[in-house]
Amino acid sequence: MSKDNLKVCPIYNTFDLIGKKFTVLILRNMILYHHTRFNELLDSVEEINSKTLSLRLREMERDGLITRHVYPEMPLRVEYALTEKGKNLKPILEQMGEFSTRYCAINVFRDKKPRHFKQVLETAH
Amino acid sequence: MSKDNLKVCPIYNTFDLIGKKFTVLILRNMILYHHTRFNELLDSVEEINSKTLSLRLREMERDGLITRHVYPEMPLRVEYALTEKGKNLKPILEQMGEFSTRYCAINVFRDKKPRHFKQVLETAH
DNA sequence: CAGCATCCAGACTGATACTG
DNA sequence: CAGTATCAGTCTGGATGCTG
Repeated sequence: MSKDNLKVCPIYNTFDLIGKKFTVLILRNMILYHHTRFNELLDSVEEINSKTLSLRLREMERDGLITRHVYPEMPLRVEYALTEKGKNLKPILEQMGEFSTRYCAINVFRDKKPRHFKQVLETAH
Repeated sequence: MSKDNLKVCPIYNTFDLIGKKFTVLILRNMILYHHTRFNELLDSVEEINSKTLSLRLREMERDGLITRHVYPEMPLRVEYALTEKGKNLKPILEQMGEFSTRYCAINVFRDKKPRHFKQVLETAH
């Protein structure tokens, strides 16, 4: 591959997809905790409000990370699902979790002891 | 580990460190291309200006990701170096690169063909 | 070379209220 | 339940110019 083949830096391209405030938290809850509903995310994503959540979900849909399904019931039900592309962001989230649990233990854990992110996931459900 | 041991979400903690605009690009150039000088970064980080670069470098120093060394020469020489903590962000950058080179090839490459981030690095120097 | 100071424009976010 | 509308405030980033 010649360098000219590169249109945009791959790292920056990824940052464009997940770099806005709350996007990684929404993905965290969808990928790791399998949340699917609007109010479920509204309650579980720290500090987010409905306007911003709505905005982020539409951006993620536009970017092909999630899909939106409406079930015409009463009351209305809407479910958000990860696409294959969205699911493939999981390794990034895992590395982000791993970095903090290993190298920022002082900020992250009360007992200040480093550990693996996997161990946190197993007990945090 | 009990859940109460967790002070803050590890994923969000990492996002706080690298989520601001330009921070991952500065880290990319320091970690992958071994840039160390202010003007070197100013020229190589896409679209950044000196004020923002200065701000980001100070934030990264405050967060323990880099250190700043002043060499009292004429002209003045200042070098920025990664700390061990900063170097440990490399797997996150690699996963971010890998995601785009594999799943966003249409946006990233002129030939639109997916490949591994490692292959891009080998030829992009 | 390696920044800092100032000023400004625009993007982003939040609170509140309302709808089908 | 799942949002949208409006308004206001904050935060960020960018242009320009200056310093040791």
